[in-house]
Order: sequence, then C-alpha cells, then structure tokens
Amino acid sequence: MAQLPCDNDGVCLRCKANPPQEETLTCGTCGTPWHAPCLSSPPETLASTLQWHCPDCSGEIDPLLPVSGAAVHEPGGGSDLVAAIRAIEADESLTEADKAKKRQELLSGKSAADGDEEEEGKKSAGFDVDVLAALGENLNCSFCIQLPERPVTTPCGHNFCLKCFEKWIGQGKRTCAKCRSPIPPKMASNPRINSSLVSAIRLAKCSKSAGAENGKANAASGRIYVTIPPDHFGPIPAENDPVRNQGVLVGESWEDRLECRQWGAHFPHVAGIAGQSSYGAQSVALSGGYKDDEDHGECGGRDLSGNKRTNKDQSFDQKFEKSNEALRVSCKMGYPVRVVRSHKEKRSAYAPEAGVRYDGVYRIEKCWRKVGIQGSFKVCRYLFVRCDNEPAPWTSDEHGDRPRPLPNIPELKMATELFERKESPSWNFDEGESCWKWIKPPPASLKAVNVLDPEERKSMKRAIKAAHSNTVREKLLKEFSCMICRQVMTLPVTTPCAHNFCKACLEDKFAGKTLVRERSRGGRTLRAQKNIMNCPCCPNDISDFLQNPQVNREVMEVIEKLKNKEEDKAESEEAEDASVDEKEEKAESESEENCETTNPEDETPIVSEEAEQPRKRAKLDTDTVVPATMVESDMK
DNA sequence: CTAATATCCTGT
DNA sequence: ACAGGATATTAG
Repeated sequence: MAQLPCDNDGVCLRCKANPPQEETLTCGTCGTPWHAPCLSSPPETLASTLQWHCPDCSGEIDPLLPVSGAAVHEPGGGSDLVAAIRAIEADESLTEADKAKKRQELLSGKSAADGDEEEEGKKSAGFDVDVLAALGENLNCSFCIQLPERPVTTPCGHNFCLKCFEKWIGQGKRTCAKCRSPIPPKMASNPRINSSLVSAIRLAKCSKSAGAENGKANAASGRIYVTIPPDHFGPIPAENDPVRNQGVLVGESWEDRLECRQWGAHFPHVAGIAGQSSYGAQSVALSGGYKDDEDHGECGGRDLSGNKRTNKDQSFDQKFEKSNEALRVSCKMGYPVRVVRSHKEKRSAYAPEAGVRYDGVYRIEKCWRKVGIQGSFKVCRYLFVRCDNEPAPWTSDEHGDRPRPLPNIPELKMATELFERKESPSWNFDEGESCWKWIKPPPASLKAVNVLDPEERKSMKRAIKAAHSNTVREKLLKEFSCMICRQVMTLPVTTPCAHNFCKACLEDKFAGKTLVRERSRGGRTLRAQKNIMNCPCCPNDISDFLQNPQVNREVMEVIEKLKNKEEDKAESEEAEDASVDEKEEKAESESEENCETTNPEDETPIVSEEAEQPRKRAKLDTDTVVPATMVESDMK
C-alpha cells in the first residue's frame, strides 16, 4: 500500500482528511507532515515520535542523506552533519527560526555546541537572521534541509537542490518528494536551475556579512547612540552600544562627521580634536591634507585650502594650549586616542574613499613644534603610533598591532620643544595576554554619560534595523519579480524552464489559447494539432505546464514574509528590548568607572611587518591657521 | 556670555 | 562654486 504524506494544506493524501495537529508527525529529516493513523508502522514510543523519520527519509532513502553532506563541502562529515541536523529538527524547544539559524550555523562551521552565544548572535546579527530564517523555513530542500545550492523547482511548485533531486530521480522516483505530484519526464531528464531563487538565496546569505561592515544609521535625530560620556578614552565597547550591542568596530564608516559623532567615535562636530587641555585628548579626526609617509607615518601640518571660512594667513605661532595641549597630555599619559579618517584627507593613501572611518586607537609617542616652511610660524606636530587590538582597515592582517620601535623622524632635528613620554603609558601591550589594555585605569570621566531613555533607544533600534532591512528586503523582493509585469510576484509560478511569473500574468499571456488546435481543410476535420506556447523568457514550450500551473507556495510564503516583516519585527523587537533592558542597565552603571574594553578576541600573536605602521597626525588648535607647508614642500 | 572651529547642507 | 546658517564643543 502506498504511503503518502500530507499536502501543503495539511490534508492527508491518503485518507483525504485534514487531521488535527496531534495526529500529524513531522519528519525529522525532511520536515514533511504525515498523518500518523495512516502510517503502516507509526512510531511506538514518545521518544521515537520526537525523532521520527518518514518512510521516504528512513530506510531505502537514507543513501540520499550523505549527498547532502557532500553538497555542504564537508568531506567525511556527512553523517555527523545529518545526525546534528536531525537533532536540531527534533528539538521541540526551538522555534522554526531557531532551527533555521542553528542549521545555518552548522553549515557555516560554527559550533552549535555553545548555545550561549546564540543570544548574542541573534542580537548583533539582527535582521539577517530573520531573512535567513524566512528563506530557510520556506525554501529549504526537503532532502538535505539546507537552502538549496542549485535550486530546481517542480511544476507542482516545490524546490530542491539539483543534486538531491537528481539523486531522487536516479532512484527511479517520478513523483515530487513533497506532494507526490507526477514529475514530467522532461523535468526528470533535464531539470533546470531556478536562477531567481539562486540570486535571492545568495543575497540573503550575503546580507549576513554585509550588515557588519557599515554602521549606517540614518536616524534623523542627532542623538548619540552609545552610552559613553564625551570624554571617554579608548575603544567603544559593545556594552555601551545598546542599539547594536556591538561597539564601534575598526573599519566602521559613516557618511559624515555628524553620523560619526552619533556613534561616539569622535564627538566634535566640526573640530578635529576632541580633548580638554587639563585632561587629555580622546580622539582626532583627520581630514586635511597632511603628508602621509609610508615608512614612518606622518606628521601633520595644516592645509586649509578647502576651507573657505578660515583661509586667512597664519599669523601666529601655534602653542601647546587648548586642544593641542590636550593631545600633549594624552602623549604624556600614554592614553589611547581614537582616530577617524575622513575621505577629505585626500593626500593620504589611508583615507577612506567616502565618508568617515574609524581606524582604531593610537598612542602619541612624541610631540614637538616646528616651523612651517612657507609660513615661518610654528605648528604643533605629533607622532601617532597605532596600538589597537584589531587590525587596521588597510591591512589584510588578521591581527592587531604589536609594539615596535619608533620610526626615525628626520624633521625632529628642526624641532623645538620636543616632548616625549617619561612615565609608563596607561594603555600598553600586555605580553602575557598578547593584547593592548589599560595598565593604569583610564581617567575618570568628568562628563555625564550619554543616556538614552528606553523609548528613544527602541525607536533608534527600529530605525536602524528598518533602514537596513529595507534595503535588503527591497533587493530580495526585486529578485522575486515577475518577468512579465516586473512587479513582485503574486501567486508565483515557476515554469519547467525555471522562469518565474505571476500566475495571472502567465495565464493572461496565453488566454484563449487551447492546448490543441482544431484544424480543418476543405470541410474535412483534420487531426487536432498541439498548440505551441513558448515561455515568455525562452523558446521552451510550456503548454503542458500551462494546463495546470501550480503556485510555488514556498516562494510565495517567503515573499509574504518579506512584505509583512514590518509589523512582526516591531513586535519582536519590543520583546527583545525588554529582555535586554536589565543587562543594559547593569552595563551602563558599570561603565561609569570601567572603560576598560579591550576585545582580545584574536590575540594570536603574529608579528606583522607592515610597511605602514605608525600614523601620526598633527593636530592644531583653535589657534590661527597654518598653511599646508609641509605638504607642499613634499610634493616637489 | 562670546568667539572660534580640519563640517554639513541648502540656496543662489 | 560659493555664501551663509546651523550645529556642538572649548576655553576665555
């Protein structure tokens, strides 16, 4: 007697009943529901119910499973992987989204063992997990439970990996593994890859990594996202980033100084130095045209050629006061100084192409004054040396900086008021831990920590996620557009030649055309001739398909989820926020004294001989202006 | 309080 | 392309 599962509407294909949930069993391998009373050998124990595998996936079809392993580029790991996937599928404590995520982790090589990281991952990965879950829940190949690598779609609207499908056909099967509809011989012999699905899946996968690279947050308000005071020294750690729970990462970039400010990397809106003369400098923004010397970093002069408001001649010497003095304090104490570079730093090889980028923390090893060649007035100059635990954005190195000898600066011969640090630096490299950290505690903040009330925080989080998710969702929906009406498909159908259309669009196209054409000549009726109906996208005859085009429900559900995500997301985020609140409050209260925030994630010591190591920048002050003396002299 | 600012954006 | 307002921060 044939064993049949339930169809897409949950109706048992054998007894035609729509059984209640208690009477259905979901296969631990392919996820297909089956009507338990209609099974010839239903599971006998509760345990075997939880770990049940349907007739298709157990026994004879088991040889299929290693195929999935192979498709995962996991040589030799196939059976373990299958076992692990089955375990995930059988875990009733997980939601479908959780399961999808765990499968992804498994496939991407992440350990599924440490479940604690799950919570963190969910928060930082944010929307991407949702997208993957949306795709994963609906589009996973029923055989291998992964997003199909090369998806094929049956005329009955079900999606599988090409490899899994071929294996199934190779076993002599000619019905859909999901709904038992017959598979036409042409599809069996020549399955076509559904390329729209390929790009949609690839896009969703990419969105995972693409999300981290830019902290685009275009929430209109000028509110600060991070919970640090404006005089916070050092990196901005995840615990002070309630919105993303990620902190400011090296390489992160923003559209402009205002956006940069919102994430706390560099607070002043205009000025290049954040600092107080009696306290120290926390950060600098490099945007002028300083000379950048590959070998020993750079010393700064000032180029105000682009600044219409301040292009008066320099008429005074700069002195170590105000912000310039703040930098000297940071030099003296060995504080870490955050460096952001603007794309306007045109003459630097290290300037970002656009916007403002956080490049990590530096220490100022020396500072001095020097006469500008053109101006004949003195400028303050500094030797900046990078000392960050994360690699600089321009290196391919996987590791951060290591201490190294100071470069030789020829211009020091001409320098006056050379100042070098005599005491031990507050921020230094710990050989034991192989990372930079606070050796002496950072100076206590004198300013109020930025506070976000919960409502504000929620709306910011929503705005950020919506901004990001919109773009991803837009792209995804574009992949799911009908090739006839160019709109996102309603009731999508996939032809055997793997082209996707709205069901209505496709039917309209061939409205009135019948499968066969009556022919008559001279009063005699001839044998009916088959009408050829070409796919709107390719020369294939799809007349057979058109007799009964089945909606690709899996794709349709993904489209619906993407479209409806807005409300879902708003709700789930409120819940998420609530659960996170306690943690944050704790972090916020602690952060007052504790600014120590090294993130020694990758502390594997590798000595890198990077050509461009220390960067130093000269910062000036609210004082008068120094033309770009040094720059010009160098350009000769 | 004011002036100054290594900016951004909009209007002409 | 350029003038000028808005902006937040510093220190006098």
